Amino acid sequence: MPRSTTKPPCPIGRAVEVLGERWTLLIMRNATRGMTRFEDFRADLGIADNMLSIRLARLVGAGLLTRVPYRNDGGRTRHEYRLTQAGADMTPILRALADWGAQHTKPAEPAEPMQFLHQACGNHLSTPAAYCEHCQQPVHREDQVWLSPWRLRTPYPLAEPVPPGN
Amino acid sequence: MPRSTTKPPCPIGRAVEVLGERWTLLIMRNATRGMTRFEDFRADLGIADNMLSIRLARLVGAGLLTRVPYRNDGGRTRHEYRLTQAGADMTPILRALADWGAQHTKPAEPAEPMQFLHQACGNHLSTPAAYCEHCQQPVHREDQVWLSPWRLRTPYPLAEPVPPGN
DNA sequence: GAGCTTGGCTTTTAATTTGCAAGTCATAAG
DNA sequence: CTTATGACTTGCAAATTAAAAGCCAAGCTC
Repeated sequence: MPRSTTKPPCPIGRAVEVLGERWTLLIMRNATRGMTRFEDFRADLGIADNMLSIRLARLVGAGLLTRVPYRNDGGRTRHEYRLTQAGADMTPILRALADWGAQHTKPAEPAEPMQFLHQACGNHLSTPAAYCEHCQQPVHREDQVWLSPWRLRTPYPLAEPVPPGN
Repeated sequence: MPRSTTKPPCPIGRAVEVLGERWTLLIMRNATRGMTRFEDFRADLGIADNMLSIRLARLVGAGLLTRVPYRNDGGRTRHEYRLTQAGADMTPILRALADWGAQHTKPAEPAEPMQFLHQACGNHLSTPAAYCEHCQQPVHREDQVWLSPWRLRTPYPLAEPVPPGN
C-alpha cells in the first residue's frame, strides 16, 4: 500500500488512514463496549491472532488505545488495551455507522435493534442532526454546504441523490 | 476474506461490511462532493483502475450509487455514478469522520480547515451531539448507554478512557 | 485521413495483506 | 506431571490489491 499522499489535507482522508484498515473499526467498537483483552477481541471478532497483534499495535501507536498492565506473569507482563481520549472520541463515528447500518442493511437473522439511551431517564437519544446555532434550527442535508479550502476556495453544495424512480 | 458471519446482528458490523473495504469511504466522500465520473475518481484518488471498477460495481450492487447514462459512444454507453438516497445518507458518517480527523490528526502540510456551513446564513454547523428529547438536553458520552440485545439484554455504559496522565 | 488522445473498462501478472497453523513461555489448574 | 490459558511470534499459503498493458469507439490534430 504505497500511500502516495499520506496525511492529506482532507480530515476525512486522514481519519480513513488511521481507521480504514480491515478490523480497525470493529476493534474500536468492541473497545467502546468495554472490551480490553487480546483474547476477548480474538474470540469475539474471529480475527487471526497475528492480525490482531498488528492492529492493536497500530492503534496504540496512533494513540487510540493504550496498553495498561494488569498482571505480572513472572517475566512477562500482561497488558490490556484501554481507550484513550482519542479512542473515546470515536463514539459519534460509531453512532453514525450504526444509524446507517440500521437504516440501510438487514441482519441475516432478525434481531432486536441496537438502541442508544440516556442513562438518567432511559429514553432514546435522538439521531444527531446538523444544527445552526445562528439560525437556531436544525439544518438538513440539502441546506448545508461544505468548504474544503485546499481544493476550492468557495463552499460547495452536496451532491443530490437521484430520485428513487430511476 | 471468508466473512464468517455475514450480515451480523450489529448494525455497525453490517455498515462496515459495506463501507469498510479500502477506497470505499473515499469514493463516497468524493461522490458526496459531486464527483460522478470514473476518470475523475481515478485521477483524484490515485486508485488503480481495475480496483475502481470493482469498487464502483460493488457500491452500485449495494445500492449506494447508481449508474446513469450520460453519453452514447456509438456501440458503447457511458455511465456516470450518482448517489442514491442510501449513499446520500452517509453524510453523518463523513461528518463524524471529518470531525475526528480534524481533532486527532494533522495534515503533512498546514492547510485551512474543512468547514461545514449553513447555506442560508453561511454560519458554521455545530457538531451534532446526542440529544435526549425527553429531558430536553444534550447528553454527553458518559451519560449515555447502549443496548445491543443480541449480546446482552441490559444496557451497558461506554468504556471510560484512561485519564491522560498514564 | 493518419495518428494521437480520452474515457471506461478488462485481462494479465506482480506485490502486499490476510489467514491459518504451529511454536513459545510462564503461570494456573487438575 | 499433564494440560490449559493468555498473549504473542514465526512461517507459509491464500486472497486481495496494485501496476501495467490492451481494447474499442469517438473526437480532435495536423
